[in-house]
Amino acid sequence: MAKYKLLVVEDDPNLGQILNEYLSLKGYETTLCRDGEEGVAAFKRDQYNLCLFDVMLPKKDGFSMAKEIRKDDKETPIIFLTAKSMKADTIEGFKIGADDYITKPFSMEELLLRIQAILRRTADKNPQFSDQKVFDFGSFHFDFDKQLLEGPEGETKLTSKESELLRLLCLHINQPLDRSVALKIIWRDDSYFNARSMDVYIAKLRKLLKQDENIQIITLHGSGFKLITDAKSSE
Amino acid sequence: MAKYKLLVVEDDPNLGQILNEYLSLKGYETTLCRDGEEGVAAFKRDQYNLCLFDVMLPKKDGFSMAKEIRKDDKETPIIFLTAKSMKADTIEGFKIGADDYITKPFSMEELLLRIQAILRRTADKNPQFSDQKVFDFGSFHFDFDKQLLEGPEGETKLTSKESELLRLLCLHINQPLDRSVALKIIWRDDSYFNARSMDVYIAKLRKLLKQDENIQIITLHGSGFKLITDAKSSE
DNA sequence: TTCCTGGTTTAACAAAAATTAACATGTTTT
DNA sequence: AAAACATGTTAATTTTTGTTAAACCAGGAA
Repeated sequence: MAKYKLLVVEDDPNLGQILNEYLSLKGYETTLCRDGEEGVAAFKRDQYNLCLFDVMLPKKDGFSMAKEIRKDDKETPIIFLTAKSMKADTIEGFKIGADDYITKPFSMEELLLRIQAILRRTADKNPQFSDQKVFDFGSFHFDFDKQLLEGPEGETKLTSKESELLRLLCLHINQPLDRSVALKIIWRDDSYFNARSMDVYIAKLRKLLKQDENIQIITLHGSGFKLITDAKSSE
Repeated sequence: MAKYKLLVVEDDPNLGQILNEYLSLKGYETTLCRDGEEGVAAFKRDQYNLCLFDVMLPKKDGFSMAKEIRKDDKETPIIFLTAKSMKADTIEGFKIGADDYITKPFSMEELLLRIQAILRRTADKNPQFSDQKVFDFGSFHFDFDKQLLEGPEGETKLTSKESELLRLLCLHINQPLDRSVALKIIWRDDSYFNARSMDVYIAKLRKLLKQDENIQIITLHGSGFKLITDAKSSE
């Protein structure tokens, strides 16, 4: 699963450093810029999932950055950080199209939770969290929406759970798919019984995929599964 | 365009009154409940676009309400209001799946802006807000107001329930339509018998839609249905 | 009023899907 | 190698959905 990319613009080297480390630790890919111009340039150059802007910045303040970005991007969430108390500023920020507004000092944990709250809502709009619906692998053709798997031996109607699991495997093709990731996405809860249920579905899919001996679901003991496309040649 | 519906749960009669008036004035349709149990009951009965919960409430506090609601609804945004300062509580709230957290005293304008910031992101997930009345899909033409479905084999007069359900499916075309969403909107109440009734209507619609084999209502077991159109051209 | 009538809900049973159980097999740890 | 644990596999059980028909219910006609 791809990482979320965050653009952090903060001129205080201390805070910048801390933000960077903390967010990386929490599994985000962060880019840190020191002033507003750098920030805007970085945003235009790369694809980010969320912006974290200090309001007071050298060269170009956070609001100006947001205005510039919002000209051609109304989507990417922006969170402002500020030392100022509230009111006028806060309101100004929201009007520009901010998604949240955090006053210093704040706890890292709160920041993280606010970031997560926002990303949760935008997740499926991000291309790397693909919404691909049709997959071709080996001699199979899989249509997620129609819940239909076509293989050498004909069509098979899949159930919802079979489809969801196969889709996740396809999205990670030749890459590991983590058990708990799959469980959280499909079953919404990583628990013992759901895990066993998933194992049952893996068995079902394996049976279906036998039609093409080059395709296989291999077990990554203790961590998950991997759908591989070149089962034969690997020996 | 339909109005956004907000569920406000606040026991302080004064603040409740003010919130209600202010938000109505700003174009929202609000339901005000005085305690947690009322609130949960209201949420289960009707479809809301956003919840505004005081944390400290009689009978059932805001967090418990959120937990209960999140069991089967991960979508509807929840904002907590609280007098307490921060930290432990805030974090607890976000973990439950809150979208924002506002400490009293707050300005009405800030509250409004935070509500707007969240609704902006969820707006397009609420297709039921569309007032579209005429739909073309596959070889069908469906007029909701006239309750008329035209297909390859001619016109069919629909009943009002058939029309409402087909409209919801059309609004979510190629996307999942949640059972409980449909039930709350059409039947105003997600209960066992209404659910069975809905299943009967799904069967009726399926029979009608057989005229075009490229159109299908897929079952999303345990969650809902999906009206799909065959995008065969993509191959 | 009573009798139709069309729409909707409820009932009853069938079928499908998902979960749980039970036991087999494999993997890691000690 | 034994113990502890994770996964494979099949079958039993439970839950959800499909389908048809009968019951119900309101509104209009006789």
